[in-house]
Amino acid sequence: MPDVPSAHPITLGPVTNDFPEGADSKRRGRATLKDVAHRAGVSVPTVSRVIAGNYPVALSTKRRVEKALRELDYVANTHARALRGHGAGTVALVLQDVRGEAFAQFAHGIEEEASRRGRLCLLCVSGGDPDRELQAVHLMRQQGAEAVIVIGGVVDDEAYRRRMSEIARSLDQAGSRLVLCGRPPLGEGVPVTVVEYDNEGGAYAVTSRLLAAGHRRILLFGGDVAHTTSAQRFAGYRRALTDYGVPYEKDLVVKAAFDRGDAYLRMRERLAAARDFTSVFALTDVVAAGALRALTEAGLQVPGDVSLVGYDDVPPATDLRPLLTTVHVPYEDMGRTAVRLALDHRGDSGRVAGEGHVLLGTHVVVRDSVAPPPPAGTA
Amino acid sequence: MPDVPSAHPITLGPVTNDFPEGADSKRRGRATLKDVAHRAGVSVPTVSRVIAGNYPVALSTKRRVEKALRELDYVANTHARALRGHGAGTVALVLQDVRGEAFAQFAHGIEEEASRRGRLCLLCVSGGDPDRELQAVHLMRQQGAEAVIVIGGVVDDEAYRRRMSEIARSLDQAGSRLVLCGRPPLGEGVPVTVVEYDNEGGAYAVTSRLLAAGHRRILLFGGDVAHTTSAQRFAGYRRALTDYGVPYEKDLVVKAAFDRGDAYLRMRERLAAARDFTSVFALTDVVAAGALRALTEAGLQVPGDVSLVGYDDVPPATDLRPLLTTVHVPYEDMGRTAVRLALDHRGDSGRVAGEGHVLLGTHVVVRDSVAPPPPAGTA
DNA sequence: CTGTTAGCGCCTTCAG
DNA sequence: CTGAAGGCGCTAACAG
Repeated sequence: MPDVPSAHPITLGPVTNDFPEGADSKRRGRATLKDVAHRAGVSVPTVSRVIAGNYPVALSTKRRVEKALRELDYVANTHARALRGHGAGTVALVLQDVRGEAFAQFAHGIEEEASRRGRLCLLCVSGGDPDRELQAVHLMRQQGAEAVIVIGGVVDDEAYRRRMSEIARSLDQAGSRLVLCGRPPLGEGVPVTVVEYDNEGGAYAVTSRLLAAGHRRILLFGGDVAHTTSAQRFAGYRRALTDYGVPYEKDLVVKAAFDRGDAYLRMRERLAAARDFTSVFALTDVVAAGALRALTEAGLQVPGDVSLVGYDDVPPATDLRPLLTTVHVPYEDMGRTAVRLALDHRGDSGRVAGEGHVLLGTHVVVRDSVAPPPPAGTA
Repeated sequence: MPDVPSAHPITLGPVTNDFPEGADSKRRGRATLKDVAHRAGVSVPTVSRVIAGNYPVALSTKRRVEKALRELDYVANTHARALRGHGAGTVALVLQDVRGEAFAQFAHGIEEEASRRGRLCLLCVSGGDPDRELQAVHLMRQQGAEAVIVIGGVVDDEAYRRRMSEIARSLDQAGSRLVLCGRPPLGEGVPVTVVEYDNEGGAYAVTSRLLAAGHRRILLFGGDVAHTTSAQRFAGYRRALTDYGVPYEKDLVVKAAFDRGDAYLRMRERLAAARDFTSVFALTDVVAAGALRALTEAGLQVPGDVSLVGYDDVPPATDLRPLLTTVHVPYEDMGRTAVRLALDHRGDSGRVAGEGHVLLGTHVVVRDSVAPPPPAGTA
């Protein structure tokens, strides 16, 4: 037993137990206020007051109680506390996959701000499945989370909107708040806080970079337009083309999952089919990583033969050679903002939910993966 | 109100409220069993039974109750449930930083297994600060988590061991379980489950690769020996040197934080000081990424002039050129194992804690970053 | 200063 | 089949 500081004459071990009802000692389970009260020879509320420290208690009593507290290794029961009064002090976090760099940054921002405000984080992973997502939100509601933050794009169909709106209303009525992060709002009158970034604008900006460098055949690579994130980036791409008077060609749009492996495969296929583009706009840095590998293996120089841009500006983007030109998204900031807005909102007593809607800026990070297209036609 | 399925004649809106005590309707806050009971004109336990469905209830009553449940949008209160009986059904997760790839994989494995078993995950970030870590574990204890899983290495001093051991005992007594993941045990008799990987063995194996390729001057790069993870990898390095009869030189050990930026800087400094090594063992893939950048910028070919190996085998390692030879660590597996062990352990009623201790294997992933040293002396 | 009373929302006896 | 009673652990009012 080397774990007892030498000051205490009484060890942490078994102690004389003179309460018939087995009030203390090594009972299985955590010690309760009652146990502590028995041992200190006081009533339960007194112990509570000593702990809270917001009420006068005689010094001698206080000491006895504190001793008992220590000896019994008392830890308050959060559930009882939550039940009694104020919520549980938790913020819930629903995302597709912790392993995604962007999600991880989001999560970090949220965790940081939440713990700064004394809140705990509940984590749920949906795997990108809308049903599991909805189910997760439901669970979070049971938990009495003060805010439920849902992160990342979604396949935005009618069913999703309807169900999520219902949830938003339930949450609101229960005094909680739904926050949609990196995802569009649900429509008028739905009590939800939305924290977005200028997704379309960023896409417009990078695409413009490529166009300004002289590229006319830009492959839009990765994602799937049914997904809101992809759709917005796609929209920015199209708007840029329009502004430069470049006709849109749907053969220059290639789907790919948001991971290196699939991106690599899809790009290899596309290259085998036709090398009819001089640059690639990868919808994600990770997708860019996969694409880059395929391009390089096909003997193409980047940016000499083909220029490449990504989106997200996550740390691994700096591992690529050439260094990837991409769009910076303030993921951590968004996470912090989401928590701040959600928690501050709860202060309002107003029924007329002041729909918070924030749009954070994005910007292009210029690095080394863009150059003018090569003189000849098809790379 | 397009959110009401056409079947129901009654909308979700305000409903005739004929209970003087304001039992239902749009009260702020979630509806309780009592509210539902009032509205359905039955008693509270009846509603409870309808929900549980494990007890005979008249069909007509059941229908009325179900209707009320729906109309009031009833959601059970987890805290009340937790207070009443069985735990809260949560597994807690304490780690340094969600943004680390390895941690993210850990977290993913844990989340996966936990939700497979119907548990929720509580997330706490310590930032690598031992005090915050301990504090986090304490919080998790208040929450009544069924298991508290602490991930990643630590600075292993006497104070840490003492305090963590105390916590392990408290947790154990409260019927919960502490799991140390990727971190050494606390000593005999401490009720803790440990899930480790063969850290030292992996380090031995990669170092041996370098030695077998002919390298004699291997720079050990990154981390800090005070930290258990670094220390174990360092130990593997030394053992390999010994086995090959190569004397250890402390000038070949360079500290660096586990991130790209610091690794880059430190490597640049080291190169400026002396190019007296033919290969580098980066303690982490991310550190390898930073080192690679510095090496390349200094005009050194990898692996032509300098060979490089990493550790962890996280996805971004495949972004590096040349492809990084590294050590694979089954992070996700460890996460799943941690949850499984912790939760299964709780089945035991035995006081004599069956100290679970698992050691998972690691293996070298051979890629393109190792070659024999160049003929001349100093690169 | 301290103890008694009451009740948060739920569920499990035990009586009808 | 259903209702009444009691208690999980805690704290906020009220007495003393």
